[in-house]
Amino acid sequence: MGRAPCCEKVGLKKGRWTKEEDEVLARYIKEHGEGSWRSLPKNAGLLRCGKSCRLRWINYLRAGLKRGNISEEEEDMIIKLHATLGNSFILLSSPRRWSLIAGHLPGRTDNEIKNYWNSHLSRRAADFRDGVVVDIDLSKLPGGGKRRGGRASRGAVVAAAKEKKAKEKDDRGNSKVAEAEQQLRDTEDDDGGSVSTPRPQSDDCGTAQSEEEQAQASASGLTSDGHGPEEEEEEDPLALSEEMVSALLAPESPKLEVGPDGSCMDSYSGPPSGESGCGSSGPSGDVAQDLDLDDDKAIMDWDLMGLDISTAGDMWDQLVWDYDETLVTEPEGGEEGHQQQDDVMSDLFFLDNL
DNA sequence: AATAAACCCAACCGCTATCTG
DNA sequence: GCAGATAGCGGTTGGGTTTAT
Repeated sequence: MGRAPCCEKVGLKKGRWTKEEDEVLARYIKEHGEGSWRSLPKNAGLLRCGKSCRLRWINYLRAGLKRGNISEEEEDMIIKLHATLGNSFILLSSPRRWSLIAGHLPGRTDNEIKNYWNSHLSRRAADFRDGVVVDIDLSKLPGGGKRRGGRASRGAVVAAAKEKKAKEKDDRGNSKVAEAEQQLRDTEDDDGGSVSTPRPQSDDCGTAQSEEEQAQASASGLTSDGHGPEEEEEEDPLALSEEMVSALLAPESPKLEVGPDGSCMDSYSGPPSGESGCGSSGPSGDVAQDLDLDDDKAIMDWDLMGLDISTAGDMWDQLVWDYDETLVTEPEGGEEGHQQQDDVMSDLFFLDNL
């Protein structure tokens, strides 16, 4: 039996909010304050779901919101925070922490950042994960490689200039994503690969960083229940990720270096990574290669959590092989063997889909 | 001018956590 | 302890906008 809907949806208006509705909502909240979202639409005379009212208020009508034009600094912050908070470190709780990222960007909402990431930054991140961005001269493709539609340019004359600018921005974004991911790995490295026992920040950068962070947190005023940051710190599991954020935002964070041949030269891994360079393996491939399964369980646990499955074929092959060996030792043709094989395949499917 | 396609974003949806009686 | 209400969150989608053909 499902829970009753938050509001009676029959007869309620959906879709875009009109100016009149915004005014009614804003006026009502100004007079009565936030809260009681369930009864708010009825009391305010709005044919909207309370949830919808809340979302509209939080994302658009609330005071102090910036609209549009994400600055370079904000974009930089989003990329770095996404690389940290979006990492599978918090895989089991939530794949991304938009609200947490938004908390570091005063005046920005989680929805806005989420949209910005999905429309602007995710492709760059995907490009980086898939490998080095390849410049293709579309004009040399069959059919001239002409692109239909889209918001790429406003005219043939402006196109070139914009393309150049866009490329610069893309490069910046790609390098930022690369930097962020690299910094994340270095952060993991610094922590001995275990997030459960994060090393305390050094006084130099830790103190300054935490001050900045506190300032940002207080400026954003985004706490889930109105408690101060100190209060939350004790029990909030995300405090760990906040520490990682601090480490990430430290000015002296190491950069990803690209060798003259285009190969990756990670500051911690030394030589260029693999025969295929960074193109085919991406950031996580190195992690997989550096796994020391016997010596350091903590590192393995962490790296497994952060592992890009698609780039760790060797390790998974090994895992499958081990499973197969186990199966072979079972009584041949037995029902139990089949059952176990099913279980194993189920496990592998589950792991592969993590 | 009409059309197609990519882009963008506001809003919806479903789920979980927390609060409250 | 339980159930319903509420708040919060992230993923997804519908439709408007923009641009090329």
